[in-house]
Amino acid sequence: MRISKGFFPTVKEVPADAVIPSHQLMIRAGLMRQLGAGIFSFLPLGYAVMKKVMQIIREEMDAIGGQEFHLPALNPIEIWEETGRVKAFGDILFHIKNRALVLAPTHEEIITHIARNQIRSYKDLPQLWYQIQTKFRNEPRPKSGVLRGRQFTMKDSYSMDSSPEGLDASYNFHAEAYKRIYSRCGLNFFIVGASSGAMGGSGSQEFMIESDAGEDTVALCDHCHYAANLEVATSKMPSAVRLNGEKPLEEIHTPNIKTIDQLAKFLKIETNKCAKSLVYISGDTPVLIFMMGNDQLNETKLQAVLGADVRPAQPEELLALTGADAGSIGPIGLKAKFKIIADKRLEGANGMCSGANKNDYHIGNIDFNRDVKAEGYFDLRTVEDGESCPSCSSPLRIVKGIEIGHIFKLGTKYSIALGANFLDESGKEQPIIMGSYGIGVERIVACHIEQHHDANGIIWSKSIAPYDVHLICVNPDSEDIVKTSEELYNSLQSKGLAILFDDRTSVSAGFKFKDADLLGMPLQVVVGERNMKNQEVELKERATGKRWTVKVQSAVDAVNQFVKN
RNA sequence: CGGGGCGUGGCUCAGCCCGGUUAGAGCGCUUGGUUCGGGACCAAGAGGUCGGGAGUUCGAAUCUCCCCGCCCCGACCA
Repeated sequence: MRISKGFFPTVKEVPADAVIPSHQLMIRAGLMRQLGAGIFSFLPLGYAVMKKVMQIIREEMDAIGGQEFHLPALNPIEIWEETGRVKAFGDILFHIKNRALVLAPTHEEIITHIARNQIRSYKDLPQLWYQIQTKFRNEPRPKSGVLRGRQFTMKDSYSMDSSPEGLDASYNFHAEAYKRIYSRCGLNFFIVGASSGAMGGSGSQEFMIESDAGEDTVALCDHCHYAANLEVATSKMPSAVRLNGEKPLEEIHTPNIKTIDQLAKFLKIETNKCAKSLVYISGDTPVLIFMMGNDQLNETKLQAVLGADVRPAQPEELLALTGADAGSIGPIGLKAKFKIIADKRLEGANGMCSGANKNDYHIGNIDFNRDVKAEGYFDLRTVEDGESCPSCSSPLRIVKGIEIGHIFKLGTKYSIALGANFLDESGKEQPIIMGSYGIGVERIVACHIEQHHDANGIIWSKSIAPYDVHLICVNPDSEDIVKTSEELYNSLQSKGLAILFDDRTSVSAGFKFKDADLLGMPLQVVVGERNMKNQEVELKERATGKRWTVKVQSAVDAVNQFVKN
């Protein structure tokens, strides 16, 4: 494509609305334009990248036996009522005003609907169906360009099996295919175990890239590649050391001491000899939770232990339940009846100091075996940066991550809800066992830019670059240079390479170089006076900035070799 | 949904607090000329209901109220 004839609206200034590099560069390089909050138009260059990514996904899905569908975005609301997901999605689901239709935010219902009508026998299984289509979600707060939008392209696939073993196999095929997809797209990614949340089902993993723009927090081990969402991450932490000898409880006057740090300093003891007390309300039940020292409670873990929604108690509730304010609460002398649980680091701890349930007083020599009627000791703490990896003891890093894919073992939630059954070998009707596997296409593009850019612009990997080569005619007034660059343009194209040809006559050389770096094709070919004197053209590798010259007559081979390698 | 910020030519912004010429700058765009290896230069132009509405005032981009849109933080995120 000739830049002089095409639509390549680059912009020099950083757009005011864009904060993260990928968003800024996708606007500046003319990949897309914003239409509304979380809604973007993809321009030819951006769509070219999208198509490359989708093609890689297609190839890898086809390689594991996937069959591509094209499904409706308009769905009858009834089918979403059947699975209870109108309620589950709530305001996230877009509703059509003048028909009983919704805009599909995902396609489990529709796939299952097709399966219900067509799959009869275990002989029809397994099936692996996928689609690459636009999904609609009324995000409360779109952000970070294309990373969280109200409309986005997603590859969703759905596996249907007749046995749990079959599901495991389908799931593992996807895990492997996903690794190949992200690797081919040039992404540096990692995999974390995840909770399957409201999707239902048994197991799930998230594919993520590390980025400050991410919305998830993850504990990562660079040594053994342990990776876990902070919501479930663990680390090796020493348990309480049990001291010799029985000491009686001791009330200590601690004026204005509220925090563990203040308490430890005041009493000249380790923070680990202090037990922090927290009060949560789970359903209607007040729960008293003990954490060692400054350990932070992890509410997701707490919720998992209690099996119900939890919330911190209000200050008035604290006073009513314990007789003291936050900072003076402890296990001894409580006013109300509590369910009591503690972090497992505190199991068997003694000689501990905690609140006296009386403002300005703490109690020392607490023995958790003797004095605390805990119903159980659980892992309730939040892992912190630098703690030891649970599998190899190397220091963990706590980082932000962007989710680029998620695979679920759904099980039978949707097949039961929609009655998608098959007859097994004994002629008995069974619900189809399903899996669901998603990849955000725009997110791959944005994440690639997050990982591959510099101050001058995008640095595309060869696999997803919209063009293989950016050819620059530096001096449009020189007959020789125009002729050589035109010939190169034609002969490179005839080799099957995708060439972006900067043949503009109206812009200066510097402008062309800046645009080439901004657009980020892997290889730049510069035809200019400087090297044409020697019958040479310059090649520049965008990623490294490395430049070298080749003779004009061998340029096509040199470029071809670079692109194919 | 809570908190904060912003809305002025295509883009980035100044002007607003303290109302008063014809609403400005840089970039971009058009025309002509000079340039041509890292976002050139000169000259002449085009382009604005100052987000919308109501109000205060002799007079509103500027003050008041309402609405809309966008961005950021938080909540939320199968």
